[in-house]
Amino acid sequence: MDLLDRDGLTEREFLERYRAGDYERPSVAADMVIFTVTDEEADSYRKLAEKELRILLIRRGGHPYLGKWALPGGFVRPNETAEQAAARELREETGVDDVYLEQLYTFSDIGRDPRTWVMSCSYMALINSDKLELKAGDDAAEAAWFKLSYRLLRERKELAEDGYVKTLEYELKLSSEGEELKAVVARTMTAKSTSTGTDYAIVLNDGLAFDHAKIIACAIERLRGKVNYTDIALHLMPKLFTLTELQQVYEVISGKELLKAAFRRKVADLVAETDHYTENAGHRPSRLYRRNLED
Amino acid sequence: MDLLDRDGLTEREFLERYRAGDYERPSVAADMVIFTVTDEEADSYRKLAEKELRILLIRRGGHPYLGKWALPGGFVRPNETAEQAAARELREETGVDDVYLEQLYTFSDIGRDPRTWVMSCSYMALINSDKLELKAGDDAAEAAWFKLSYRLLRERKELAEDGYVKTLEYELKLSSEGEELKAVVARTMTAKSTSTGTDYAIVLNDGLAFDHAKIIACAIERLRGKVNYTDIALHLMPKLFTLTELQQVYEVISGKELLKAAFRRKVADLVAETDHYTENAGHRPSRLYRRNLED
DNA sequence: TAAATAGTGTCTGTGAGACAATATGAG
DNA sequence: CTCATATTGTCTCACAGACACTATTTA
Repeated sequence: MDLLDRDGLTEREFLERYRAGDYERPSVAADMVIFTVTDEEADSYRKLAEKELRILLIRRGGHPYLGKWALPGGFVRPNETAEQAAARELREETGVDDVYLEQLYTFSDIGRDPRTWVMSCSYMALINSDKLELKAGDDAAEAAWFKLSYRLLRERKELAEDGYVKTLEYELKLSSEGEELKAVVARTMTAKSTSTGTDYAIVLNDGLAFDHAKIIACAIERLRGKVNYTDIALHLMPKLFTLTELQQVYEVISGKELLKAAFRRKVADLVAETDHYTENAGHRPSRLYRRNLED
Repeated sequence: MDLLDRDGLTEREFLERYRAGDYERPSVAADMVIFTVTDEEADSYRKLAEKELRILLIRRGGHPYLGKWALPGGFVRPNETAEQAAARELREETGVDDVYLEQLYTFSDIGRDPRTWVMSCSYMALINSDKLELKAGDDAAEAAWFKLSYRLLRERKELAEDGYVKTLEYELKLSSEGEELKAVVARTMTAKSTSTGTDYAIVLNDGLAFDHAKIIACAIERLRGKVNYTDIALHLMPKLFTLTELQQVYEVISGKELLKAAFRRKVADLVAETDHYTENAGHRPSRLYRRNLED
């Protein structure tokens, strides 16, 4: 490359002389919503265990939001990508590695961190409860798995000239051994004849730090969307599982009951039979399946 | 909030004393893939015009990548969100405002900008060719609308122990009055029994700056995906349009031919009839529709 | 009248929803 | 034998793919 710029410099010369300007720069954090599924004890030994969707939160030990619960995360360092930073945090917090990791959205609202200018590049991770055992409670920071519930609370639609504004308010509840956090997140869709836009806002926030309620809402919606047309839910399953367990996971994610026959047809290509069966179930044993890695 | 931290400070005191640390911070750019659809002149006055999908590129006037073509974009400033920065750039480059704008992905590969540490928070914008007229050629920087073609070039699948690696190579071609840019982008999906990941890489790059070939690939894939289950394509249409024109836009985005009857059934709820018709078409006139803002 | 496109009708197969019927192990 | 779940069968309905047919304008 021998092109010369306005100052008569080659690219190499330009780069040698380049000094980062004095523009203010943001800090960029990688924050993660780490999902897992756990069993809730059943009433009777003959009944099946119910499944719960949980996410990992960490209690803040310093200002700001001292004592509130936050998503695990940390700043991206100069010689890593945001994804590597997320993977590093995941390893530090849970000890697990090599799991499903997907970038969600980059939040950059001004003032979202009261200290300084911080953007959050958010990720979603899915880990199965097998791996989970490794790290029950470990280091100094207080961490806990919160049971998650996310449901539509209110739906509003206002017609404007030239379009409408639709607002969906969702209630986010997180609970873990006595702790109960609650938030309401509003998703506003503005449709005009020319443009369309979606915007999240926190309507109510009790116990969560920063704008993390938004990030969690964003993660659940992504998860719910992808459950229906990918094999993403299989990342929440252990090596071997029954189809009923898989169905329970689909149900707890989407918040809907599914019909058994239709469900089995739908996931038929995503799983592969094994010759193993459940034992001592108090009823007919169930065939165990594993994730199908064919197509 | 009267909680005190380890140093006995309230949150207010903490924030008053807070000084941004000396950690190195990245610059964050908002880069945009601006799509539009234009008509290509037909051979005969009786034939319909074909549609072309185009994106806006800007020729770099300084190092690095002097003379190469880059996506419009710029650094996010301290008192704006990344989205506002994208909207601002869009306004500066095209003069249009109030269009469909969607965040795509944040790219943070190390070394993606040879000058310094720069992340790119990328956006996709859709504008219709009506608005386009406003700004044909305007300011100092050389800008041009490039016709876009993106097709699967090669597909490879390698079985590993415990999973497989699938690589899809796409050819990206951009052309505008003599200029012809070409790139090959590989999308690698790694599936193991535990994890799954997707990764983009630039295999070949002729004429595009930075990692912008990746960003463009990412945008096309998002657009192709969403065309099938949202009304996103309507943002590329003028106020009034025929169903055949809309079908052409669907076809040029997805790269597939569609059947007329099925297509009309599919978009029936997304559009609304008007009482206007095309004129002087050299054949039967066509009813004009507009975007339906009902549901 | 011919060319070219607009717009509609209908057959068929696929697949999801719904529900029913049968199977099996623990106790 | 009963409980509770596992697993399979099948009926119906909605809908997309495929193709054909009719309608309407301009030159």
